[in-house]
Amino acid sequence: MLTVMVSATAQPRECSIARTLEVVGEKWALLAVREVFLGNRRFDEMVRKTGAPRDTMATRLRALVGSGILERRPYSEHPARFEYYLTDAGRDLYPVVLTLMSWGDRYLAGQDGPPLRIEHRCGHRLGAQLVCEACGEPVRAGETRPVRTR
Amino acid sequence: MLTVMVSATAQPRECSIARTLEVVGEKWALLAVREVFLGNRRFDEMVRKTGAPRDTMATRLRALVGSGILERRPYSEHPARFEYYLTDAGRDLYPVVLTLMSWGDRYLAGQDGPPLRIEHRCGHRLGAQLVCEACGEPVRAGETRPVRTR
DNA sequence: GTAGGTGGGTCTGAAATCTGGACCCACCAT
DNA sequence: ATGGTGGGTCCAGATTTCAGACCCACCTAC
Repeated sequence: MLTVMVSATAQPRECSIARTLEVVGEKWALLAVREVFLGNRRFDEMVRKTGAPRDTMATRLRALVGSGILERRPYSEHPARFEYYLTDAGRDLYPVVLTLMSWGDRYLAGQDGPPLRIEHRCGHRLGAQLVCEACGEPVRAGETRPVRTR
Repeated sequence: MLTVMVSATAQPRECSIARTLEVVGEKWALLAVREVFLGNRRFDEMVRKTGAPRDTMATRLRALVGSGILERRPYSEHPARFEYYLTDAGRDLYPVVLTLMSWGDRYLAGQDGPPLRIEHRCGHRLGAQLVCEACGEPVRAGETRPVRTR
């Protein structure tokens, strides 16, 4: 007889994209991060500006603090009040946030254009472009190649 | 008496980030897109390589097709079989995928380094960097400023 | 021909999560 | 004492997720 039941056809890829999404791959988490980038560090403000349920926001913030993206700092005792700051890791999510925004600006802007404009210190409207660190050329999908490492 | 109940304290920001996340802001959606970027265009393959429940993957693929990110093309009738291709809009998600990967590579790589390497056509390992389209300078979080448009 | 495999799903029921709304508590100002 | 702010928690119901089984049309090997 000896019919072997392997069944393990699933082999999820080990992948930095998947790992990152485990941490910030949820709407409210990323919108919370957006708010902190925009300078809104407080719970109520984040709830108002994102539209997230208070409960969900509380949970997300805890998770973001737990994974080292935000830091919760008291700005008053009596009564105890807190603000959320980006850690270095958090600040490094800026490219993610910007590329998301960039895509939305291009494909989902209403008839009256992108709702939020961001200005670079050079004085121009910030249009984010991805370049190869090595050669400085803009990166296009067709010009890259995945290399199996293991 | 006449106590007015406004209650409308919530004013979710109109924002391209939020809009984009409505469309691709979910783990399996983005992982499906990743697979297509890696050249895996078929349902079963995507299920295997992402680990998503078949059901969920089917739902996500329908949504992605619906929002114009993927295109479902038959590659065989009798039996009917389909492949998913990126549209132009889908290809433009490459920067999003790359910046997510980049962040994960930096902050979530195990002791044996990033699990997947991507090579640029220039021959070097692709490290994606965000630059300002106008001045070409790398974009850092502190050097930008949101401008209210309305 | 029949057993098994592939491709692209759907169905099912239990478990987890999300959601809006109410509630809470400490403090401050009027 | 009344009301507002800030930062939450609690609840119950709705929605999603998930794993696993199932399905159907086809193909190939035996």
